Order: sequence, then C-alpha cells, then structure tokens
Amino acid sequence: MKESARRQLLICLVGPTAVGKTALSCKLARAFGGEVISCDSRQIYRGMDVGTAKPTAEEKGNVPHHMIDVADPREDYSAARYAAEATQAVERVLARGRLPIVTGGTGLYLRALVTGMYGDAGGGDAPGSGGAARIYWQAYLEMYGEERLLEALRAVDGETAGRLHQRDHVRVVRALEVFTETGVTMAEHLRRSARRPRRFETLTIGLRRDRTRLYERIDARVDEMMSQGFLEEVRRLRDAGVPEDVPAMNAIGYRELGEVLDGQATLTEAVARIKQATRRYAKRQITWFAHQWDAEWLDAGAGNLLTASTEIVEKSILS
RNA sequence: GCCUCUGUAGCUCAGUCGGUAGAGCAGAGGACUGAAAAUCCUCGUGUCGUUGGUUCAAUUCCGACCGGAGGCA
Repeated sequence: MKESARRQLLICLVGPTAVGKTALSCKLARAFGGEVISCDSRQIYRGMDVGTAKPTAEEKGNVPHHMIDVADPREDYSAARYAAEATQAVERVLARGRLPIVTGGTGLYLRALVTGMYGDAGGGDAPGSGGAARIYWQAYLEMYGEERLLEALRAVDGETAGRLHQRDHVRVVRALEVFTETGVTMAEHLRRSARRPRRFETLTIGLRRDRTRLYERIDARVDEMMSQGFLEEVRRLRDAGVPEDVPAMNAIGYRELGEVLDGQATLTEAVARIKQATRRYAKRQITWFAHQWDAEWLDAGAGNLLTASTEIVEKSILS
C-alpha cells in the first residue's frame, strides 16, 4: 500500500542557480535512500563541467546521479528528449524501490517530465525541432519579416498569435511549425495537454534566498569557476571541434569566454558579464517557478533547512 | 599661476534659442509547452556641482567658488 503510493511519487527540488540545490539534494538522498535526477539543460552535456557547476564526485558521495553527461555538446538536445530519457531514469529508480529526487533549475524540462509535452498523448504528435516546417518558416521570416510572420500565424491560430509578441520569433516560428506539421493549432495542443493527467505525483520543494545574498553567491561562484579552469574547459571544447553556434555553447559563460579566446573581449570584461548574465538568469528562474509551478518554499539560508525539508518529504511519503 | 573645455538618472551622455529634462547601458518587474543558461515584453523625478546676480520665471544667461580633463608656463 505504501509501495503503491511511493511508486508514483517524485520529490522535486527547484530554485534559481546557486541557491544551494545540489547540497540539499544529496543530503535528502542520503536521508531517504534516494537518487538524484538532474533537471538542468546544460549539465546534460559531456565536457561541460566547471561552467555548469556539475556536482563533483565529492559532492555526490555515494548518491547516484542521473541525466548528467547524457549528450554530446554538438547535439541539439530538447525538452521532449529530456522527458523521455528522464522518465526512464525515474522508472529505473522507482523499480529499485528508491526515491527519485528531481533536482534542477530548468523549469521547462521539469514540466516536460512531470506533465509531458503536448503531442505526447494522442491528437497527433507535435513536431520535433529542425524539420522542414521550421526551416520554411525561418526562411519566411528572413524574407518577409516578423510582421508578416505573425500574420501568417494569426491566419491559422489567432489565439496563439494574440498572446505572442511579434518580436518573439522563436515562439512564433514554433507555433507555425506545430500547425504546419500536425494540422492542429498550438492553442488546441495546449488545451488537450492540460486535460491530460500528470505522469507522476510530485512534491516540490522550492529554495529561495535573500536576493542580495543570492547575487553574492553567484558572483563568488563565477570567480570560483574561473579559478577551477573554466576558460580551459571552453578551450578544450573548441579544440574538440564543438562549433560555437550550438545550443550548448550558447550557455552562460561559454559564449563570453569564447569571445575571450577569439580576442574579442578581455577576461575581466567577460567575467563581469558572466556574473551579470547569471544574475539575470536567476531572476528569470525565480519568476518562472513562482508563477508556473507549485512548490513549498523554504529559505535556503535558514539553519533548519535540512530538518524542514525532511519533514515535508516524510509527510508526503506517508500520506 | 594663466587659458580652454567640462560638471544633468547608479554609469556614459543628449537637451532645454530661459517656462524645473530624455536616450543608451545598469537595475527592477513580467511572459513562457520539443532552442529554456534560450527567446521575448514592460518600466526613466533627477538638489540639472555650489552659491550669488539678471529675470515674472534660471538647469539654461552672467559672476564667483568647488571638482574633473587638457593646454601654456
């Protein structure tokens, strides 16, 4: 009975970058016999260690981690692929009778794992990325401009066109791509997926931290990354033939340090911009989780963090 | 010491032919379903260096002073 309740339960640990998720996830995993499922769109990639603050062997201790180092930086990863692979990882953990602790700051990936992407369940599969429709609409944008691109979307899916901004090319192109390839509007896909049951029960703990302190931690961590060889890591990836325009290399830090290697920026400038970009990123994460995901929020700076989170987990496991 | 330029938002600056001012960056808030560390949206009151003068009215014109840059000695 307890077994069947547990089968479905995922513990999720979310929050902005540098808030302290890694440390707590390992402690919780030890306390409950759990395994960590990383939910981070950049720790996915092999060879990107320092700059993504991947948990070190020391941090991990004997806690198994999944969904780290599962792709080559040259690959175009996606939320859907994450959902598929992470689901398998979760199921393997559950099959071992252990508790999956999904930890990370990539909201879209968490949603993909827990609720699934649209198109997953009937109604025609949504297209992946890089298909013919994508290329077509991208070319259309080049040729006719963003205004006509949005008009094209309005003609078939006024609802989505109405909520997207003309300049948000990524989303406008995606919405057109979805309709072109499936014959179903994105708005309709979203409606259907909202009706679909969740794939897992979740209990989400959100970590927050005083903004000033969070930003101080970010700044300090970037300095730490630099002293741990972040620049050399970027050089190594380049030398290994990773192109600079792949999604992986568009990650914070990798692009700025790439410019340093190209002689287009000084190291000092780059470090300052990495810190700034990371702070902005943290703010976007805070906003996303605050409005897009239910969580029980705990102050990561509080002394009783482990006890508080342990209590929350225990309560949900037993209920 | 003298001459020239300069002092306006956190920073770099624009501007007001005299009617208390606005850009970029920084910063803040928000959106978000197969690119998400991505992509996109919204938000600009500040002793206009200080102090006198002229004026109905000065950040704007004039003087002095203080700070900064350059030039001549």
